[in-house]
Amino acid sequence: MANKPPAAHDHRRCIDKALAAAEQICYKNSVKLTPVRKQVFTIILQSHRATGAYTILEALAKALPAGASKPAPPTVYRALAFLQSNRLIHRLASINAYIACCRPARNHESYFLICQHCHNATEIPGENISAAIARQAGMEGFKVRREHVEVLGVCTNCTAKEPG
Amino acid sequence: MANKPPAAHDHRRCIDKALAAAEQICYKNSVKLTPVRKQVFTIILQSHRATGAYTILEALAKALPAGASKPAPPTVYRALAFLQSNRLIHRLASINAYIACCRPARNHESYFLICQHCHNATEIPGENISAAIARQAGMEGFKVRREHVEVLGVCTNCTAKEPG
DNA sequence: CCGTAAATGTTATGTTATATCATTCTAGTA
DNA sequence: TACTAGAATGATATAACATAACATTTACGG
Repeated sequence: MANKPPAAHDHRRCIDKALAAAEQICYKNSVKLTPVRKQVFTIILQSHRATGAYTILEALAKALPAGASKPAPPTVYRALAFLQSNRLIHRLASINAYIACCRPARNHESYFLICQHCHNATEIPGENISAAIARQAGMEGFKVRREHVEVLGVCTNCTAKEPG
Repeated sequence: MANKPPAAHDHRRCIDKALAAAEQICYKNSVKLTPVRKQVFTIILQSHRATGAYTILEALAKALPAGASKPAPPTVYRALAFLQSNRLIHRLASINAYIACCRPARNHESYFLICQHCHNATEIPGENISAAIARQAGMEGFKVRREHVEVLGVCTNCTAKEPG
């Protein structure tokens, strides 16, 4: 996928690393990273942008062996549900799209910077944000279970390219 | 609408106040709070829960004069777009629903606590959260434009009712 | 009253997601 | 090997959310 990663890096290695981590996590969780699930995860990993479910569906259709029947939406959504429940991906609700989690081993929430220009999404450390949320929630007597932070704006690459 | 507001209050007064504020804001912005827009806003104001577009559509159909033709989705979505652009409502992306803004006069972003049990959504002050976001975004060289914070959990009412 | 722009109505369709049931695959076990 | 129970996938249909495109009506300054 034509895509500018947030910083120059070996994306092949990035993918392999994520896949290896996924294998480990699934093993630990006693669940199976089946071919379909692995394929969907690989498709998501191709890009640092978030990917829509139907884009994944198309990519999956192309990736499948020539003779195979075309996959249907539930195939993708089931794989996505599996990957989410094992914390391998996040769903970005504001743009209805899915993206790989960059630190799947940690039990963390979802904090993203989404570039409105190039559509790259960067996962950021959430400790400080979470602390601020906890303070406000505490004042309301609210028990926090899941945090979704999606910040829209312009990334550093795009700012450099298009000043003003 | 059967609904527990976050704290006991006179909801009629709550609605009237919001409508009055909306009138003022529209006057200041030189835009018109037409009957359809006002009706949609009123429907949203009925509840402290977020309301789905098609639920609004149904309510709008009932609210219209007996002889009037049934409204179609674009009618609702146009009103929602108007209300959003004048900062009178927010869209909660994680649940595809719309809710009145509690401080429309301020130029603020969207910070919500959403109860997974009663579905009430509480808008919280975002200053601290925003500061934490700004710090992380700054480290990435990211220009922040819009912030969406949606925290899922259990509100104080529901915690009291269902301990454990 | 007329012309223009804004708002709304109307029809159709695009996009995202899930329910349901049939079939196939997998791993344990006799 | 063959059986079987549960997991995973295939397949069909439809639900839920949202917008494009164009026609019609309304508001209002001239």
